Amino acid sequence: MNSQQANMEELNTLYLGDCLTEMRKIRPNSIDLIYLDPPFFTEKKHSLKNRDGSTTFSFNDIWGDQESYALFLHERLLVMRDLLSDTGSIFVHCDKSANHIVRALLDAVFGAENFQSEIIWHYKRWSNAKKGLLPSHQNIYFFSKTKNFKFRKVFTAYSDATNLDQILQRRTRNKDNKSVYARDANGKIEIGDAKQGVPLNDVWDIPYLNPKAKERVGYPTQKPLLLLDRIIELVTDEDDVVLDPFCGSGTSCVAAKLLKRRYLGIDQSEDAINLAQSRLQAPVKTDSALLTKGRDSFAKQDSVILECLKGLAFNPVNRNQGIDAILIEQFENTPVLVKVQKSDETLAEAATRLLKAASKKGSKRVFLVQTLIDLNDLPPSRDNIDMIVIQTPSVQIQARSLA
Amino acid sequence: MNSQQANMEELNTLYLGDCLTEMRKIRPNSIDLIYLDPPFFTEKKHSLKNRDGSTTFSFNDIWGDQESYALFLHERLLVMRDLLSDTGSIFVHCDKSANHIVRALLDAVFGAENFQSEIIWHYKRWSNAKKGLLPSHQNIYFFSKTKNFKFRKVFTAYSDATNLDQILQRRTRNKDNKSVYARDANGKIEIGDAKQGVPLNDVWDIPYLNPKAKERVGYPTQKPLLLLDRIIELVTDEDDVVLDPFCGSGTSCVAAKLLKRRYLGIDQSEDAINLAQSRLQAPVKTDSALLTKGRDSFAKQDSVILECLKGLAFNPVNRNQGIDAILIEQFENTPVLVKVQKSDETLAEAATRLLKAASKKGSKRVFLVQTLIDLNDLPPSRDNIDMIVIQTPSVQIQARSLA
DNA sequence: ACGGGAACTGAATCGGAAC
DNA sequence: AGTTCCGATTCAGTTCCCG
Repeated sequence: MNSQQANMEELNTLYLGDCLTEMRKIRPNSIDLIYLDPPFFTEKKHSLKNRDGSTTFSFNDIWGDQESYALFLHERLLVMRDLLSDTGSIFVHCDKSANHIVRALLDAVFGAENFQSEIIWHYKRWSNAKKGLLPSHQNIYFFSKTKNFKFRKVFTAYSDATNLDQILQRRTRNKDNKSVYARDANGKIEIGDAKQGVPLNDVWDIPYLNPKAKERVGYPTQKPLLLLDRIIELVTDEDDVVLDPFCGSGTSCVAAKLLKRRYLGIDQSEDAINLAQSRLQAPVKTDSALLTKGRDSFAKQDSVILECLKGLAFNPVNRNQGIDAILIEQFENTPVLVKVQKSDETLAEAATRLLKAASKKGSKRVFLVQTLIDLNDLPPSRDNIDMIVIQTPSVQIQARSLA
Repeated sequence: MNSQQANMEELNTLYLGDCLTEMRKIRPNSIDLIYLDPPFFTEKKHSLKNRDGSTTFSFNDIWGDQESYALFLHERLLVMRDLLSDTGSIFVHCDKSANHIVRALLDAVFGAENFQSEIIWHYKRWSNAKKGLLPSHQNIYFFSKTKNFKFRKVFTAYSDATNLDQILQRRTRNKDNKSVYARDANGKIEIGDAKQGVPLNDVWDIPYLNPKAKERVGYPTQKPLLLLDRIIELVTDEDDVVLDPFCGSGTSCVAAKLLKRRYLGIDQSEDAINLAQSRLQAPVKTDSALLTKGRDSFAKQDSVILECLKGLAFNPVNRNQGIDAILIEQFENTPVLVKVQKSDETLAEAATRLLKAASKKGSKRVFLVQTLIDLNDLPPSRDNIDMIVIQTPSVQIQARSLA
């Protein structure tokens, strides 16, 4: 860290130190989102070893009384308020140990009128030792600086029990001022505007970090990337600035980086800063893969490529860039190859790979399944290979809709 | 009510009045469970008409400032503490409006060491246009009088992801002292004792009292019986005494009665007491299809459908023979419907069903996804519906191969 | 700029009609 | 007779508008 710096203008950096002093170097009104995961007032010392056992990360969460905890948080929240831009928001993570204290402090600093939501992060856990209910949630308080806060509406699927047919119908009021469905002159039901889905609610069911997850870096109380992902997307745009004053292993910074936001992280522990630093450099790729996978499974859209070929008699081919399946029935005594376009390749790339494989296998007929809309030209065929491009239903529907 | 009574020894009764004064008539240490659903500090007046419109029930939840609300609740909680037996518990219902105040008061009156759980009651509710997240939970604070509180462990069903077969299998140790599944003389895996399930956690997904539910009596903010069932079963035995100092329409008393517990209800409103009284005569409980069958029973979409539509912006439609999805983008201000042919229907049947649905919805364009080879003719279109048939990749490939 | 009341929203269930 | 499907009903909803 360059001590010459008048303020922390340099973004995408991690700073070592107490956030109270470090934050004072940041320009007021310059931050779009503050996420913080401070000590929870558990009255315990938390420590955990990393995978190879070389480093033990720990932090102290023993305070003796509520007042010292409240004081600690309060003076820091006051600084945070100044840093936040007028369209900015703050998300404070805590749990049952002190959520009422945190909420009261936030009310005092940001004003009860700027309270937006109590988000419940719900996860499943495996344990049954204790008398009582199994704790399986944490609380996140969402406050905005002003009522003019930035918010990007997110929509989710309708409930399975919802009668979607009816949702489409336009509403009106009858002569008794009662809300009813609108009908035209012929008594036929009128259809209303397009529906986008159900607005995201305040209870988030996101899996806790699996003990064996690759994502796990050995830092105690590490949060899932998916949680931060969602928070960041909710209240920031690209290039906005995210500050995490208790960044720990740097999950929020990693999420910000993956989502093309700028970030600032602060932590008191040198070990934590080093860990976060290294996470931000190399493993962004693995994090990115995890995020994609997480999002997919979240949306329940995980799919098998071969689903496209369901109903056909074929042998699946694994670990071959050019081929996904070979049909059991041959064409003019040559194997019929099938390739499905992957989400990270253009149709032209897929075609080139398929043609190369076909040439090698001496195939006379191959099928390329297009899974993404793409208007570029295909490479010319070669070796008299008959390449037939077919489209998945969604591509066909999209093509028609665009027309 | 008999004013001669020195205390409220007479159980299974409802009392009209302010609970502060009424509760003083109850013998200390005589109550096993106190459930209360006080005003939430919403700063609104709540009122609602019953079904036939004959009575309007209402209560006032306007306080002006937090202090008067806190004072009101505090003096009543102090009395409640005295009434509770040493093995007793108190459950206080509130929401984001003042959960931090309620929690702080409970900490003060019952002691932070007797805090047991913050229960999150999560439900899906009809939404409305709002900037921010859709509120969909309320908070229930569970405190015990002493650490020696009564608690009956409740187990819930395993999640779908759990391999239930495996859990049921009896385990033993092999000669290397490794844990393995037990097998009988024939090498068949033995089934072990029934497992009890997963211990109940602190986030409860219970359907909101539906607008159409028979259980509804017209009282504002009425709670579902199921919620009270669960609380009562958790911390009381048969014949134990349940007190609800803000009983309103008497849901807690009805639940207690149905579960063979004794009850005492208090409310300020004569209308409420009358209503609760009559409910206790003929209790009605909604048989929630969601709960008895489970959410999963509704959908379980064919994976083929999801695969066909992957990449499209759509709302899935469940339990409708004619439609599987509605695209979010409309066509000439009419909804675009999509149907995927099922394995047990011919293309013609699928088309007929789709056209019928389209006609009703006034759709001008629909997509039918063909998943099976079929050479029969389609029914003629009707009502000027533009029906576009598209084929899955496997159908296209098969069609080509047959040629 | 506010506080308060009127106006309006929209999806999630259940219940019962339709098949 | 058992499913499937459709419509009623609601507002611990919100927003807007006016004084």
